[in-house]
Amino acid sequence: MNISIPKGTKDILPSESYRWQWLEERFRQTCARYGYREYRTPVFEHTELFQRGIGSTTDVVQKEMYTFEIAERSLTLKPEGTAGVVRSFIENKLYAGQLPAKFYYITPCYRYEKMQKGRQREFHQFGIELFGSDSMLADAEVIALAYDFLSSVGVEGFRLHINSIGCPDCRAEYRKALQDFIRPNLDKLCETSQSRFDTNPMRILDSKDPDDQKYLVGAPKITDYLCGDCRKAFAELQDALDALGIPYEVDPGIVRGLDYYTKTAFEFVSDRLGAQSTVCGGGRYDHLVEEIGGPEMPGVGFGLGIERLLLMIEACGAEIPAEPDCDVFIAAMGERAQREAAKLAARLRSSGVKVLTDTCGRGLKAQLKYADRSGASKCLVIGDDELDRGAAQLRDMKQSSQEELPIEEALERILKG
RNA sequence: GUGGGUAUCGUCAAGUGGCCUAAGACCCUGGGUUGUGGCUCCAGUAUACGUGAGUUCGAAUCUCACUACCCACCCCA
Repeated sequence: MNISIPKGTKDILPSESYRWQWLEERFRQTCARYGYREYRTPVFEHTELFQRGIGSTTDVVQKEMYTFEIAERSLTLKPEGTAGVVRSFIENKLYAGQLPAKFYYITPCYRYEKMQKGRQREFHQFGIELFGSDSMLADAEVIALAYDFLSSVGVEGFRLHINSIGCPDCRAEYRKALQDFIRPNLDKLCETSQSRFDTNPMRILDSKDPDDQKYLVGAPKITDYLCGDCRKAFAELQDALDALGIPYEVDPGIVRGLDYYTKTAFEFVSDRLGAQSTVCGGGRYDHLVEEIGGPEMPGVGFGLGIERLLLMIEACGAEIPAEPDCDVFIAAMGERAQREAAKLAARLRSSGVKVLTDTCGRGLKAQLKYADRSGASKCLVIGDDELDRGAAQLRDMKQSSQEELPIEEALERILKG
């Protein structure tokens, strides 16, 4: 047995796939109610798309992408969902259509990382994107949709954190101020923090190194450096969330690791998820479409980790309905009966009944046992004896009662439930 | 890349140097009067001590290495 599943991936077994289907259905319904339509893009794209979109200095692009060369092209498995949608949105000129344009997606994503609880190399995301609105009403709707969806699947113990990371203008100001603040102690920070000083000083604030944190106390906050526009926008977002009755906390610590974000950044975090506590992260990206070669076009969206959502559901004991059992099992004794059973099963199925039959040629006892484990509420037993009489035994598995009926009548009973 | 933990049948799990050619439970299969499940009883099945060295008269039990998995840092969904 050397052939095992690659590290960082997981099989979704039949025993759990129903939960996935249920969540997907829930997500689709929520999106539909907000007018978002499904977008399906390829699982791989030109590597350059991600380099330009996500940012070539980000960890994701620098060391986590599944990149391969084929026919002299460099391709990469999507590490997140937004870039592909943006690419296609531009390529198909959907920006020329009705705006705002609203999409959702359900997709696997790939990042070469060390495995951990809530973190895999192949993982799955629900996500939405809204293009063409620079109003905070859009940000509020995106957040509301996520909030709505999370609530609808019964999870609790999650909190919404919001922040504004400003536009390129105020970010530049802030960046300078931050560098000035850090510079005196730069040599005392940890290596990674030092390496980020020039490329992405804002991420230094994220450092978990306790020593680093000592030197970061009293560091300037982005919220103090927002330009008039961004400041106003952030206030508007909060007003909109207040109006919707969605609770949130302003958390200046949120710095999205993907470069394309501007202004709004938000996260839904859970306190029962362990280290990987972010179940949903998103924000505004006002220049991404342009960056990838499209027109000036603001956007806002989020990505939501399905595996993490499932962990969260499990952690707080939220119920996902059980997969429906089969309606009826047809047990057959003897060759003639077996053939008849198959025919009857086909008839019932064509009427939408979920029917199981024996496919092993096992004894009656074993067939009933199998029926029981399959959760069948009714069992139709036919043998050559019954066949001769044109009858069948209809057994109610719940009440252990049984009666002999003409076959047609038995079928009718089953159809009636 | 850096730490820590774990590794016994399909699954869970006893066992801490000789009674272990490894308990038990679950699962699975068959049976308890010729054709009736869930409970119960009986039986059956299995080349289970991660791999490789070492210590020892003797190792699942001790040592080392390796591997795999898990958890944490980092980063993120």
